[in-house]
Order: sequence, then C-alpha cells, then structure tokens
Amino acid sequence: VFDRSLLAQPATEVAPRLLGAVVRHGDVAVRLTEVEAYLGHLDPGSHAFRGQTPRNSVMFGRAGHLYTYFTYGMHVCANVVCGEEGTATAVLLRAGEVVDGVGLARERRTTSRRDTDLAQGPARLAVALGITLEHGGVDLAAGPVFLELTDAASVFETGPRTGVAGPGGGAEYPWRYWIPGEPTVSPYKRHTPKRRVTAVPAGSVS
DNA sequence: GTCGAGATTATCT
DNA sequence: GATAATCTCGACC
Repeated sequence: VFDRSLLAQPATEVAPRLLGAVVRHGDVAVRLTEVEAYLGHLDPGSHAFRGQTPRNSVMFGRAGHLYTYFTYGMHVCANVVCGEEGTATAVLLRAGEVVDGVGLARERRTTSRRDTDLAQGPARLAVALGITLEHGGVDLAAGPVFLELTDAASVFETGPRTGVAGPGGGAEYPWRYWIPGEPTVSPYKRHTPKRRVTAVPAGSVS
C-alpha cells in the first residue's frame, strides 16, 4: 500500500504511521521500528530551518520522495519527505528489522555482530538497504526504493531526538518515535559536541 | 555491560 | 574554516 495523501501531512503526524511500515530496495526489506520527525523552518533541528539549499531542496518537494544526505564525513541517512509541496517536513528513518534479504544485508554490514544490529541506527539502515546519495529524490511509489505502508497504526512511544545539537535537541521536541520492546531500536544518545583545538588565544601558552 | 574519543568530508557561512 | 539528524573501537567495570 502506498497512500501519498497520508504522507502529505506534517512529519509529526506521519512519523507514527511509518512505524511497522516496510522499506524495500531490491532483495532487502526493513520493517521500521524507530523514526524521527523534522518540521522544516519551524524546527531548529531541521536541515531546512534556515531555508532552502541545494542539499535539502528535495525536502521542499512533493511528499513520498526520498531525501538522503551525507554527514560526519562518511555516513548516509534517509528520510521520507512529508507535507504539502513547498514545506520541508520529513521523517528520518532511524532503525528497523531486516525482514527480507538478511544474507545480503549481512554482507553489506560487515561490522554487525547480531542481526538486530543490521539496521540499528540511520546510517546502518541505509547501508543495509544499499541506499546511497544517488537515491536522493527517488519517488517511493515508483522505486527503486519502495515504501509499503501498513493498514493499522502501531503502538508507539515518544521521546527527545537522538544526536540533535542545540535547541532542537531538548525535551521540547519529543519527536523521536519507536515501537516499545523492539530489539532493533537504537539506544538513545544525546549530542556530544566535538572538541576543537584551534581556538587558542594569543599569549595563552605557558 | 558502559563511556568517550577519533574518524573523515560534503555542505554551508 | 567550522560543523555535522553517526559509527566504531578501545578502555574500563
């Protein structure tokens, strides 16, 4: 099932409905157990908070497309674009259970020790599914990456988003959604700022 | 098991 | 030039 009108709402409405949905790419399929909502220009944690750029332009487009981005120098994360065209709301796919193509997922995720690790975390999920930056803008109804929604809403819990820096990371934005009891849900980690060694004031050397 | 640091580069200011 | 919607590994309990 693919219902684009369901996706054409704010991400906070769509996110819980994606729990239990299946993302499929070729032989590998993942059932989503954890997602996060991002609300565009209203949301300090969103890539779109400061407006449209070449990277985030897909988020401003039609709902049901895939927004991919590259971060931390080596990782790809995948989002489902939500909302009306012109808004930049989207749902980050954080974790899930590999329900098809486990063998191929294991080959791609060589560092994984247990099968619950295969898609436990947004960058791991992208690797397990073979999603790269090239899949940015793909229509999830047309493929090659597909989204299969479930009929019924899942039971879920909410909490602060993982790894979000600054104002958007606090408890005022409890926009992380997960299915309780699922072993594939990633552990919560708050954002840890990187130390810099550059800002040494002149004359401070003792 | 938990914790913290380092990796590594596209993207934006 | 600084930052980042993260992951992995090594240290330690």
